[in-house]
Amino acid sequence: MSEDFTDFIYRQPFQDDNRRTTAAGFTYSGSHSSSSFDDHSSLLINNNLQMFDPTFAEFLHGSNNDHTSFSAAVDDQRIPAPATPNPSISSSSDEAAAGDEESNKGKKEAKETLEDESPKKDSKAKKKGEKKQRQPRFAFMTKSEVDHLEDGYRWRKYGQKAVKNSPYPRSYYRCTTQKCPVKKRVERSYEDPSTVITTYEGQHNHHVPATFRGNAAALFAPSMLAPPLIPSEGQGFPQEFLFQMPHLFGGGNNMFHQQNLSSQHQFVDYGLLQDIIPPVYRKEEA
DNA sequence: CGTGTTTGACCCGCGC
DNA sequence: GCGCGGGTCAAACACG
Repeated sequence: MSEDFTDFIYRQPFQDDNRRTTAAGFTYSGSHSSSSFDDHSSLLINNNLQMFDPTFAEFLHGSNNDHTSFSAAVDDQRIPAPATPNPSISSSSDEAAAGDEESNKGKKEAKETLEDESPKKDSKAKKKGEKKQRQPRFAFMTKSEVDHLEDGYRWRKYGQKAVKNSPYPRSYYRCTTQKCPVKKRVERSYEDPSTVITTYEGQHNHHVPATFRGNAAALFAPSMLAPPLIPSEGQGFPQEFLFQMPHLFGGGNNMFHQQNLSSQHQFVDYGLLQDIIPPVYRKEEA
């Protein structure tokens, strides 16, 4: 998947408000560390970060930590950039969940049919015909010493692979909540070992585990975009994007350890939340 | 004992 | 068809 930045797909255009348009295209350059980040790959950040996961209103609310450099990328290769508004949020969510289950099932079935040729041939054949559906992915980079950043959800590591051209391995995590399809990959940029590249795939179909609810906001670290991490075009990277990113996949946010907390932060409760988070969500959190 | 990690094997898609 | 690389599985293991 060399030239495949399709890894980063976002297809849920914000339908209405352009009040905080966050469209920002930029080219991610560098990062040979990951096959997912090829040079010259053009990334598109849409202005349409619809709330996929209301839960994250909690995260955002009152979050005021700044301890991470932060850049993000969402690719929209399949759906042309300033895509047409798509009002259906849930459909995307459903699709994500279903798709993942399918890919997993497909695998298992494939295995089973190897050993036992009986029942599931049909479904397997069917699966074969179907093209494996890629889940929307969302990647961002974080300056961090720890690879696996706390984000409020519980993850189970299910694999680790060496990354080509990089001394750092890539780890594969899956949300431990039952039936939650979300996965994430974590790898360290070999060009800048202080940078961790996290890629989320899918959307959480549940809320943040209760144990995290209390301090989730304190953990969340939208932070300022660190210039070194941001390509020039991305300088005007809208802060809204940072806030909204987590909603993309219900948890694609970044958190740091408490030890890293610093009090300064740039956009806390600037009234942005009100703009970003629909009232219904904020209500829900109460 | 429950939960999470490690790690080699396996599957699959893709390019040659 | 083959080899490669990415992604996943699952048994064994570690840990609280």
